[in-house]
Amino acid sequence: MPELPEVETVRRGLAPAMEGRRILRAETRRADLRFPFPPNFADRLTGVRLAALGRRAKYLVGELSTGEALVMHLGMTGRFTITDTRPGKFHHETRIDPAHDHVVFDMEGGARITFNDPRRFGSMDLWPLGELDIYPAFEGLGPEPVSNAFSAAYLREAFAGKKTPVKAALLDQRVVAGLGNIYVSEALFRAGISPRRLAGSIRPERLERLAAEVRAVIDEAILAGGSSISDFANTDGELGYFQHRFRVYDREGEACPVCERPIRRLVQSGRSTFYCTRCQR
DNA sequence: AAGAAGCCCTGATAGC
DNA sequence: TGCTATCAGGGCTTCT
Repeated sequence: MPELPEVETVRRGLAPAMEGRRILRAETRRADLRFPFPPNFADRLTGVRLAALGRRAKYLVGELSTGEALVMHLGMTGRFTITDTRPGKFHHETRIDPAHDHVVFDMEGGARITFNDPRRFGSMDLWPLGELDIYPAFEGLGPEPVSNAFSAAYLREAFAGKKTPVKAALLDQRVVAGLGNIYVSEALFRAGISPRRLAGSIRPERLERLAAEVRAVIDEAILAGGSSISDFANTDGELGYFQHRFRVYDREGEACPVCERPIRRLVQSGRSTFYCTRCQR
């Protein structure tokens, strides 16, 4: 379930194997993921140097020496694993079904990077580096939650007049880029705000707390991910290090960590929301 | 025009 | 034990 912190963790895991190195070989094992690969995808990557691996919202963005950007999304189940193809190197056993290995990059330096995605909600695309601001998926994206642009003042403006529940508003990537179902539930709990409250009705001082808690939960999750980078790079791409710290997400019926009332689940916009009826108003 | 619902896809799990 | 139904959710499309 990759949200921003997971994608950032993946980025940090891939960077040492990819940055500054050429893609010696690129292979696609089917014609599409969520969308078709762009024309001549593998050819356009072969022999190309990847100068830097960045991130925008939940997208990874590789800056290529050809002037193109390699834009990748993990979808729901996308995973990258790194194996060492050099002779004599140990190859870790993966528990990932190789039937869903859809893309392979052999990097200069000996790293093989394999993208596995059973549900194929992920995507890979190429786009001119200088025109990323008009890349369709990036147009209209809100600020990163861990940036100076994201603040209570910003939320006040973004929420003004909004009649949608705050849960839905925070999931809207045009409002803030990179939050998903899990961290929205967590941030609302930490901020003491009911997920049902209409976005436009929240008082400025409570938005102050909300902005701070969104930032805090993302920061903490990235930090927790950071500690598992070596595991990611060397073994099997296991993520989920942060899940033990969820206070409400997927804890329906369990005791609220603050007041011990049962955590409730409700469905908003077709998605589960977990919250405490006492602590969140 | 904003907001909500439908859809894509497969694997894990619950329920019979 | 083995089948079927349900759920997971990011983001695009379609409906109200």
